[in-house]
Amino acid sequence: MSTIKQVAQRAGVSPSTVSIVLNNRSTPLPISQSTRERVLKAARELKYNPNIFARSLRTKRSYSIAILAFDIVDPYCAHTIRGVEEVISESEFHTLLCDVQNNEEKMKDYFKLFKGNRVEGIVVMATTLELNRRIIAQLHEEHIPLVVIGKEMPGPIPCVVMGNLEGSFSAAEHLIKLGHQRISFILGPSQYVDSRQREKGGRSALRKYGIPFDGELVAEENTVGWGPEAGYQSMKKLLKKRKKFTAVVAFDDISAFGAIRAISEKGLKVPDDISVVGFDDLPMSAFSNPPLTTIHYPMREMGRQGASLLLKLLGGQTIKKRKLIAETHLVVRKSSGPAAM
Amino acid sequence: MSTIKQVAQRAGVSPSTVSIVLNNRSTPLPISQSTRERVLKAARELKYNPNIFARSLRTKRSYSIAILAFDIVDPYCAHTIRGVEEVISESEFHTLLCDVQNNEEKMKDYFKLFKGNRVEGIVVMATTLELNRRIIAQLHEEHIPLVVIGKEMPGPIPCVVMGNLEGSFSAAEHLIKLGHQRISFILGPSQYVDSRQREKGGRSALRKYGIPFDGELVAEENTVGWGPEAGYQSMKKLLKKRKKFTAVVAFDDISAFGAIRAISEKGLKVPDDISVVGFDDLPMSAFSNPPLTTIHYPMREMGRQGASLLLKLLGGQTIKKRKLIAETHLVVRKSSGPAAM
DNA sequence: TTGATCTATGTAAATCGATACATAGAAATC
DNA sequence: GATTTCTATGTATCGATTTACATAGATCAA
Repeated sequence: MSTIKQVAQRAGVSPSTVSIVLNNRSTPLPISQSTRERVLKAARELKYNPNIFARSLRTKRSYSIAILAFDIVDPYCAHTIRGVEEVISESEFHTLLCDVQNNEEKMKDYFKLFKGNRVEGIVVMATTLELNRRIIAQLHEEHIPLVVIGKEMPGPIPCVVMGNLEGSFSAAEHLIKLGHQRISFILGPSQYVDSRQREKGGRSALRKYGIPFDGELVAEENTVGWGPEAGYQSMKKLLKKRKKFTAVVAFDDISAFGAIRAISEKGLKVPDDISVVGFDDLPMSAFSNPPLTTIHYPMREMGRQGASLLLKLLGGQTIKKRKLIAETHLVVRKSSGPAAM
Repeated sequence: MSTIKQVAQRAGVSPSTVSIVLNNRSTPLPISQSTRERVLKAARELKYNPNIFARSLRTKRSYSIAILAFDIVDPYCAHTIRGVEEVISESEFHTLLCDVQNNEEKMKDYFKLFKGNRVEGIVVMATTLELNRRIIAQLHEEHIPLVVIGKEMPGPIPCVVMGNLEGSFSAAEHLIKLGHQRISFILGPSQYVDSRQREKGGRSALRKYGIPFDGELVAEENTVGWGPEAGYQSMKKLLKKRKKFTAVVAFDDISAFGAIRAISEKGLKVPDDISVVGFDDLPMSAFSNPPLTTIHYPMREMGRQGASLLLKLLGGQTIKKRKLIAETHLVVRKSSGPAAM
């Protein structure tokens, strides 16, 4: 590795000059074109790369942005990270990926890192953990620039969320347009905003098309919690009621899979007897049996928007909108079809 | 942020002393117990954390290990990373997660980073990319300590691979023990070592139980490449032959899903008519319809072993075995059952 | 012509914070 | 008083950046 001194020597100038040229600084001191070129040539020849430790020590900048991911094994998380990295890598910053692994200890370790000025900003992927909320509040109080992805934040904390309302609206609308009139709903845990918003979106689609909302067709008790098992149990209950319906809007893809299993066990077919629409568009949903019609969760896009927002904040730009909403879209596959007569 | 000077002042000693105490150095210079305690107390009170930039500048160490991941969105990759991080985080090093995104440009960027002494070692997750091979060779030539995970490496390059042979052996054995005698195989692309090893493992299980190998029951042309489509087409061909079989060993879970789809379309049932065993144990395989019996790919364990190996290398320990083999295990779910009569 | 004043272009030296090496001073021992 | 033995410190250093100053030549008023 060559140093700035070596470059200076080779170019026949002082280290100061090299620094000025390579950083394109010019504010109070003009450097002649010929000197500039000599320096650049020398740097090229020596394959000079500044020592980041020395630079950061002096400038008190780290040129890095942390991505606080709750669990990189989670596909939501991974895709969001992808989006964030795409944007950051085009800037002068680089990313420091911090995988919290849904683990309080790890979170605290990273917290120290953040307070130690080792990063200039943070993109936080929201979780439902209470811890998460506290940490975000603390970081914000310490005036560390941050953007939260995936959760509506109180006050002035910038965030990027997803259009649950529009998403579930178009899920229900899709079924209605296929001729379904009796549509059941499997709701998620009611303590989550997402659940409530998705329910609202579905209802408003029914309203728009003049279809009465039938409480009998809603499975909302989430006694079994969240996951495929919840979808399975919910669908079993719905089927037991012997109240006819030809389609179901599931809270998410995972619960949709559970529901499909319950439907199959009952000897019914998807989509011939019952159409199923999920929400999230997990990678596996394209390969499930049958491939799942679902609402695409724009994770990557949210990552991108979050990163851009943070870069603007770091750049000192004034932000008009501190809450961004990323758009979803419907992905039609094989689990939905025309309503049976 | 407080500096070493402030700590020194508060403790009434020199910065040198503080450095010595906090780093637990003692080689040529004993520090009295009382001084030691005063320093530690002062550091605690000031919440002192060494400036890593200053430290690294001076020591010429980065205390970081890169994880070169070809694609964090890929579950293999994500789980392996998890394993690596678990081990590294217990050491004095921290990880720098480099997501290559299967992209040559990114790879080159990171390559620069590595040559710039910014990391002390690398855990490389192998891909099938030719680029990958070149990069690894170059890094090794530059004497950057590295360990490759997921691919047998030539020469002295340390690596961790998975037991394909034992895995596919136990997949076939599982079926045989369920009473299956006519077992078909869907092979992966023959240019991959994994494919060939898995084939070999399956054959040796047949041999052990005295079951003749029937070439008619093997789908090996991979004209449709890799993925669920390949599994689907392969199974269609096998079924067309009208040669009876009651079970199939798929190259991996993805091809197993394709095979299951072909079986369903034919009006047959899994596992009643045909048992299916996959390989990899993808996260989705537990939720597929039916849940898939498969061989668990020990990604996390491989990550752990790789990281430990690298740490040993960095610690200057002499390594006896430079090739580690991580063990697989059978996961029995619903896609396999007793052979139909 | 002269020396004063600008311009344009560079550079010397201090600095960031921690560590490494050689050395210093005090107490204890003989 | 000389010599060990303990214990701690002074100072240079890592490599880049920054600030205040330096120099050479041009310009210009007297």
